[in-house]
Amino acid sequence: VRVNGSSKNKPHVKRPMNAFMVWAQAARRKLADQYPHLHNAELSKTLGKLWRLLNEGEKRPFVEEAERLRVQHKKDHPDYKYQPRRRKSVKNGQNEAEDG
Amino acid sequence: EVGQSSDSEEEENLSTEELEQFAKELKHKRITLGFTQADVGLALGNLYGKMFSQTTICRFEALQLSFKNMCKLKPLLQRWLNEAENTDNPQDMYKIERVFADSRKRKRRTSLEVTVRGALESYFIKCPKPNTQDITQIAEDLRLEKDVVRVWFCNRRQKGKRLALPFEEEGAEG
DNA sequence: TACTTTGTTTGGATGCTAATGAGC
DNA sequence: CGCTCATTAGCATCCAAACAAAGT
Repeated sequence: VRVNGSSKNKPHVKRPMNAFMVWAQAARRKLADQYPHLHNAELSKTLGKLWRLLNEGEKRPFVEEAERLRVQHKKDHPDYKYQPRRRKSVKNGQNEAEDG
Repeated sequence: EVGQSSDSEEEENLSTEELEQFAKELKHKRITLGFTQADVGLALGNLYGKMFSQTTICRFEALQLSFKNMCKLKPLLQRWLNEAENTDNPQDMYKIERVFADSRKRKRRTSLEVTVRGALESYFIKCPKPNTQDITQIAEDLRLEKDVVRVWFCNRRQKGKRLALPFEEEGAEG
């Protein structure tokens, strides 16, 4: 993301964590503790599978926590607007006819 | 008034290659400067009082407009590009959008509800070419602007002809 | 920066058709 | 003013990218 390096520039507000991220943050620590040798990318795969095994009831507390974070985030940053920027020109979206 | 160059003429004799190159340049620089297609469309409203939708900017970049249309829009976008590149705070252009947001001239596109469309279709079946009085009546019944109804019938008739045209499409593919 | 996950939000692409303009 | 014909142009919608955490 390119933004002016001016002092006027905002320090970049991050997105609030969603339910999965909230849950994964703690779960990742435990998992990393048990398997210190594993790469985080591998842990992510496991976390993804574990997350899917959870019941809706088991997920609920994290969903609610994520909601709390969202509300708080909104209070902390009233003017925040998530603005993902394209990194490279969109070549093939749904149907793109590009002649080179 | 910047007036640093007198290149504000409308060049109609553009080549397809020039357009392609400009479209790519526009897209690349737009993204580099951190603007979206919607931003550009809005910004054109600031510069010319004529806004464009994200759709149109998208189609320009993808060269999906008619050649004539591309040539017409190019100078506008060229100027926007110059402005954007010469501005130290690109974010400023961002905010200006709201100031001149009303500078649209084209009528906002009406979205007819499904039920309303069905009703119009029914009227069309009965009478494809209603009078001015008929149109007025229909407009009242459906709570629509008279002009919207009038244009709808025009477009509807046009659609009918377009569908009736490809009659003899020889099966060349086999 | 990439790698890796899920969930959320946004940017961009597109079908259908509303709106506009020229010529009568 | 309104019609036809040709053309311009955008709403509504959907898909895919971006990005939150973490550490190498």
